[in-house]
Amino acid sequence: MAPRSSYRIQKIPEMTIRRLSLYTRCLVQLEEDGIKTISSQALAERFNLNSAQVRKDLAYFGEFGVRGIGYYVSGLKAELQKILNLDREWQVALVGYGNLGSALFRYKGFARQGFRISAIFDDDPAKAGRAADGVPILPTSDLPREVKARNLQIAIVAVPAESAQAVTDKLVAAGVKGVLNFAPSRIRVGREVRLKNVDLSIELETLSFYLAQGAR
Amino acid sequence: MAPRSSYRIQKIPEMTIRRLSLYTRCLVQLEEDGIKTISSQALAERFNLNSAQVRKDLAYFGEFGVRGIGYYVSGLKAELQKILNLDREWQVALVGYGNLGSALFRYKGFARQGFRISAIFDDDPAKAGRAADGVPILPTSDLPREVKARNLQIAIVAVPAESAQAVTDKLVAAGVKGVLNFAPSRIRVGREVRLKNVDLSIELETLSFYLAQGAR
DNA sequence: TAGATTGTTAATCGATTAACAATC
DNA sequence: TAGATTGTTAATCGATTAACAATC
Repeated sequence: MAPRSSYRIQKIPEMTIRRLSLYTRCLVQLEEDGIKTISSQALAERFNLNSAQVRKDLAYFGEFGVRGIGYYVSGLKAELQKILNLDREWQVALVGYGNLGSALFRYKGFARQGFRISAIFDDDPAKAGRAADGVPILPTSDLPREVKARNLQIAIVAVPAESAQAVTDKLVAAGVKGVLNFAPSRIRVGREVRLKNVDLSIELETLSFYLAQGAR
Repeated sequence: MAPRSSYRIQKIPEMTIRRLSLYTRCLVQLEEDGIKTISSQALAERFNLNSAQVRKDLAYFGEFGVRGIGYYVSGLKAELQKILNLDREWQVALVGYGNLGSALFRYKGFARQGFRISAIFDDDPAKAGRAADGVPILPTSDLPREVKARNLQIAIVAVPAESAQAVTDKLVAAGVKGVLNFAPSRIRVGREVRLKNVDLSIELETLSFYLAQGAR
């Protein structure tokens, strides 16, 4: 099968994608601040990066700059949002509405880039059937139907470690394409689904190493 | 000033430290399961790594294996916990007891490796003065005194973006040595403090890129 | 001893950075 | 035009992996 678009031909480093995401947020801010253009040097400084790295990250996808000028903020922002598929709204399922789940539901960072939690799943009878800020809380038995009906392509998993794998299997069976797992257990999915296990405690554990070394 | 211990002489890659943290958790589990020894190959397979990488990660710190056998699970676990300073209890301050703060407080992963949240700070009059599971909720005006009195060396910041920098400055002034920032804003600290900005939304944003590419 | 697996060196791979011709 | 900054190539750096002598 032919690659879907030109930039699939060469492999893009994952770190490039992560930086692109940072650039995008920065450009959104710059636009709000009324800044019209920015050079690779100025953008790099905000993240302690090398300017060549910024240019190289962008070069994987095209030529977006103007020699002698730099990059037009709103133009580059739009291009990057298109590349990262952030120029649309994603319908997201949140599974598990306990402490962590409700914290993630209220977390401001997600909605900002077009991720919209449009259904919550939780089997606790005290929660299922209710709603949070207008978003319905449903039992997981409704998963297959609702994933299709609401076109839920991404799921955030915030259930206890024991049930994370089982609920993820249900999500995948229902047709979810990407899973972000916040449960403190590694889960596995088939190749057709993109999974990211978010490890909330590894940062604390690595911090510990550096602290007793004397700070940095 | 001379390096504090022999393994400061060569620089240890950050990725090595992160993997060491994974190995440690795995070894804790293996020990519970009654497994006595494990080879670099078997350990590597659990994380989709190369066995040479496991051996190299360990080699930065010493020789822990036995040729022909592998590694003794409980021995290696103990060594790694010592290296990562996880063979002690860290007193942790939690700053901000809103949705995210209370979720992190109840998060099981932290306590498991000896991180003990022993004071919570929040200026909401409805919360300050109370306690959560026996842990006092204090106003941030008490920070300087309490950080010293309770020997709080690490702080988890879970306040709104607007107040993250200000509260971190207070923490650093009070003598905290490591900060884990969950607020959706990048904060800065002086060189004498170790800071990690945890970015909860970057994973979702990068997921978005890969999804429209067709999964993986 | 024979088999297994380590610790370590050397080779490979990939990512970052410097440098500069192209060009606005 | 002169100055600034891009896009891109080549050089550098660092991390991963293969290979194997050492040795339990």
